[in-house]
Amino acid sequence: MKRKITLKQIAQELDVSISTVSKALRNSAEISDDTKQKVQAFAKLYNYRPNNIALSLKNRRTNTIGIIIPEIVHHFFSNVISGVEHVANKRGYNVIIGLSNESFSKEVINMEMLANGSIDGFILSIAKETQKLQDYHHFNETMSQGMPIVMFDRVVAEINCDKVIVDDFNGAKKAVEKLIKNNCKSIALITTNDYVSVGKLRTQGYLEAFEENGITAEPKLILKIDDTLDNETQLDVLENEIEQLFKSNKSIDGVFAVNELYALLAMKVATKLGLEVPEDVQVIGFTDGVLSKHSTPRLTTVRQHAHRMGEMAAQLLIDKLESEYDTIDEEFQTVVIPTELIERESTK
Amino acid sequence: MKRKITLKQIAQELDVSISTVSKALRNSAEISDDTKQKVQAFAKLYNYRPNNIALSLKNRRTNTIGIIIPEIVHHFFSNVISGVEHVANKRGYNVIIGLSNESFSKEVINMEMLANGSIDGFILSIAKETQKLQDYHHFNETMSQGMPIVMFDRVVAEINCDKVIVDDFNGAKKAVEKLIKNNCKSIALITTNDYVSVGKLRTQGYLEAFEENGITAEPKLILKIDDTLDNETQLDVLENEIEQLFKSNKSIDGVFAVNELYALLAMKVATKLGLEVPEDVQVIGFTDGVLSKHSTPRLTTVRQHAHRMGEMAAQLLIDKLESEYDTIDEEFQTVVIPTELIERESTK
DNA sequence: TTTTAACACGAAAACGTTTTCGTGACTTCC
DNA sequence: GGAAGTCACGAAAACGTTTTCGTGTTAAAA
Repeated sequence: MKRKITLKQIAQELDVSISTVSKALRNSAEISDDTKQKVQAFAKLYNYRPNNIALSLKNRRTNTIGIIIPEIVHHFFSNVISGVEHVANKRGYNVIIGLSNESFSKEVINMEMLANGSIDGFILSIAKETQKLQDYHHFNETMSQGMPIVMFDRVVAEINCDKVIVDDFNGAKKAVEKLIKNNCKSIALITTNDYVSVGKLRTQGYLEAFEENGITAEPKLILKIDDTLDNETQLDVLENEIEQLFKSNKSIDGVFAVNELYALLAMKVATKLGLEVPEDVQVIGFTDGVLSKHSTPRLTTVRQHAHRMGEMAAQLLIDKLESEYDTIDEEFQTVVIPTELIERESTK
Repeated sequence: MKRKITLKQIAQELDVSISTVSKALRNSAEISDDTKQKVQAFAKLYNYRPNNIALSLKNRRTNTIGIIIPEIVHHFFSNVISGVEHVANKRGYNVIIGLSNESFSKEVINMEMLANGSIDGFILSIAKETQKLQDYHHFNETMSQGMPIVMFDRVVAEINCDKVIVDDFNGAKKAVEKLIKNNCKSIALITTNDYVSVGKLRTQGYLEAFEENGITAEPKLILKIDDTLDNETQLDVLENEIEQLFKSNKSIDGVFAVNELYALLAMKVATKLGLEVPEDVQVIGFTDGVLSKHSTPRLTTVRQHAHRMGEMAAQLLIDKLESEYDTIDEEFQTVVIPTELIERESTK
C-alpha cells in the first residue's frame, strides 16, 4: 500500500526544497504566502503528519513514558495505569507498558528493553521477587543514565527518586481503630510475608492501633499467608488456612485483611462456620476493588485512590522531564496519598 | 547526568571511525580481532546499547504495537492486554496502550497520535460510541496507509482486517441450553442495548437456544439495560431494574446474563427475595472474571479466554508485520475463540 | 619486480525531521 | 547609480544507526 507521505516527497512534487516545505508547514515568516498556501494545501490533501520517530531522534525526547508493573489483571494496578494514561494523554505523552509478573529478571529485561531510548522516563512498582532479592542495580543504572524514575506503591527506600505511596500504615491503623471502636475484642490480622513492603506496613499499622489502645497483640491471631501461593489455583489452600485461624480462635469478632481477597474469604469462612457478618464478626479489607463493592454483605474497605496515584506519578514524572534544563533540581519528593475508610456492610 | 554513550563517542575515544565501531560490535569479519576486542571491551565497560529510536528510523520499523481499548479497569480487557504483552515481549515487541473510554473522539485522537510512525500496527476493540455512530473512517485511513489492524471482541463487519472474536452466539446458546437441560422453565435474559455487538450476539444465542428447543421467547423475560448507565455510581438503579424483573415474573427459575455483574446482581436480588440459588433459580453469566470466581455461591460462567484472545491477536499482527515483503497476501482471517462453560455453584 | 588478492578500515548515504546560515534577486535610500 | 536592506528560498548539519562502497597497505603469486 501507499506509505505515509514525507517532507521529501512533498518537496519533490512541488519543486521546492525540503526546508521550504518544513517551514511552510510551520507557518514560518520566511516563506511567502503563495508558497505557504500551496504547500499547506498539498499537505492537507495528502494528509501529511510529521513522523514521530524522526522527531524523537531529532529532539532526543520520545514523549513516551514507560510503566512497569507486576501484573495488569489486577484492580489496583489497572487503575493506576488508567490514571497515568489520563494525565499522560492530556500532556501529549504516550504510555508503554511492561509486565514483570512479579519476576526480578523480567523486570530487569523489561527495563533494559525500554531504557535504550524508547522512553523518557519510568513509572514502576517493583516485583515481589525484587523485594525479596533486594537487588536494585537496574534502578541505579537507569537513573545514572539520566532517566528519571517514579516509584509507586511498592517502593524501595534505598533508591533516591520520586515516589508515590499509599499511607499503608495509617490506613491500616484507622481500620483497626474502627474495629476497636466498634467493640471488637479479638481482632485477627490476615497479612502477607514481611518482605512485601506494603504488607509489612499494614501489619505495623495493625500493631500500632493495638498499642495505642493498650491492647497486647496475640501472635496466634496473626495469619501470615505465604504469597507464593497462586491465588488463582490454590484458592482452597488459602481458604483452609483462614478456616483454621477461625477454628482455633473462636473468640474472633473482628478481622482486618491486607487485601480484599483475604477479607472476602474471611467473610465466606465466617459465614460457613455459622457466624453472621457484621453481627458476630466484623471485617475490613485493604484495597477497594470490585470484589469489595459487590460482595454480600458489601465489604468495608480502605480505599487507596489508585487512579489518583497514577495521575500523581505521571505528573511528577512529566514535571521532571519538562524541567530537565534546570537539572540542578535533584530534589526528590515522596507523595503520600491518604487512604479513606469506606464503610459498607461488613462493619457495624 | 551522563547521557547514554553513542557510537560516535566510542569512535572518538578509541580513535577509529563510527563504521568501524559499529562493525566491531556486530562482529563483522571486516574488522581485525584486535580492534574488535578493543571496541567490544570499551562498549561493555560503558554499557553501550544501540539507540532504539535511531534503529527505528533507519529500519522504518518500531517493533512496537499499539493497543486501543475502551477501558482498562476491566477484567476482560486487562486480560487481553496481558496476552498481547506476553507474545509481543516474546517476539521482541513493545506494547503501547491507548484508552478510548468508550468515546469515539478519544479513539480517533489516540489512533492518530500513534499512527504517525510510533507503532507498526494496531490491536483494538472499538468504543461503544463508535459502534453507535458507525463511523469507521479512521480505521480505513489507517489501513490505507499500510498500517495493519487486528480487531478483537468488538469488531466491525464492514472493515476488512484480521479479527479475533469470542463465539458469543454459541457461548450464549450453550449456556441457555444448559439451563434448559437443568429443567428451567422460565429463563430470563439480562442484556444490553442492541448496538453493542456482543450483547446482540449473545441475545441471539439465547433466542436460538429457545427456538431449537421449541420454546417461545417471552419479551417480558428479556431485560435490556441501558448501558449508558454508569455501573460504578448507578448500581442501585441497575439493581432495581433487575428486582422489578423478578417481581413481575415470579415464575423465573433461570437467568442468563451477558456479563458477570448482571449475573451477580441477579443472584443478589434473588436471594433478597427469598429465593435460593441454585435450588429455586439458576444463574449463568457471560465473562469469567473475579466476581464470578469469588461470589457466594460461585457463579457458573461462560469463559472467554481473554488471555488467549490477546495472544492470538498479537500473533496475527506480528505475523502480518513480519511477512510484509510478500505484501500480496491480503487475505484476512477471523479467528473465533471457542467459549467454555465453567460450571460452578449457581447451577445444579 | 610487478600484478593480484586479501585485509582493515573510513567516507558517505540513508531513515525524516528542524533549524541555522548563506545567498541571489529585488527594493529602497541617499 | 551604488550601498544597504529586505525577501524568499536552499544547502547542510544534526539526532544515532547500519551498510555499501572505495581505498591504502601488506602479503602472496607470477
